Amino acid sequence: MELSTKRFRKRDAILACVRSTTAHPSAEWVFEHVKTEVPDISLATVYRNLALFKEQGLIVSVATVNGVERFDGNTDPHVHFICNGCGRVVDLPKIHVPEELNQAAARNSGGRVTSCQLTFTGTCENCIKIN
Amino acid sequence: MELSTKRFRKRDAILACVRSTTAHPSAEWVFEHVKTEVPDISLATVYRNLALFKEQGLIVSVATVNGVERFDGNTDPHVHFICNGCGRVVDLPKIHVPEELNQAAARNSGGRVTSCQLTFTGTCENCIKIN
DNA sequence: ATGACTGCAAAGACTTTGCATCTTT
DNA sequence: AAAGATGCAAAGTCTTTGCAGTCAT
Repeated sequence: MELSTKRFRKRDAILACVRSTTAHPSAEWVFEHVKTEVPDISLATVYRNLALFKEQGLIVSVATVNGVERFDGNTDPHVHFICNGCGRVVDLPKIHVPEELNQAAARNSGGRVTSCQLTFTGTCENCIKIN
Repeated sequence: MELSTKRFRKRDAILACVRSTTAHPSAEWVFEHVKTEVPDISLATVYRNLALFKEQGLIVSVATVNGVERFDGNTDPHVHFICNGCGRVVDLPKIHVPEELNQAAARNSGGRVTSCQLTFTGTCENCIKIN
């Protein structure tokens, strides 16, 4: 809608950017990409809005790779693979955490479990080739 | 032994510290604790040695919580629970990732899988009480 | 002497924040 | 006018690094 389009043009662009990729982007990556559509955006705005979205549950933080936080617009729980070589984070959509593990975690944590992340790390195909 | 005790006194103390706790400590935490036995240790030494141990596979990095990396001297794969309230990281020793998931990840990643981490997040018992 | 380890302080990298400005209501 | 969003630059955290000094061989 017109109103929101103007008032939240940048905010919307940031959310759309994160949602449009499976690259599990960093703030910097989002900044670079949004800039192509909205040239007068600043990195601070990206950080501010990513923090906001995370708080609102619109996006999630999936990992921090080499000191950099990586986000995901896909909030459905799913499994990731992180390459130690290039830092790429990819989805492993065919793998699912059995529901019984969630239940076991809820029982064993002593507290309230709100999310679950299964992450494999190693070396991706490409990085294997390079070395 | 005497030799190593002198030459690597600090290095050994750092490794021993990480191994002696299930607190999944940060560099700062290790620094504060090692300091009680080895008062003339510096934070830089802690960082340097933690990086070394990680590279050597003597310890692992289990998460970064609120921007701070957390280590674990227990390198056997096991499951963690992280509290969003207090940042505590605890083991859930009763829960295990089914071997079939590892195999599936190896098949689906396209690369080489070297490790697996299953982490639940939520609110711990204590933080539930507080609020 | 040589190589290894460390403390200190400086540098670096990533992220957050204060303030002025601009826009929308 | 008031509230909200943003740019810019400064500040803040956590981590790494350069260099000189120390210790064991």
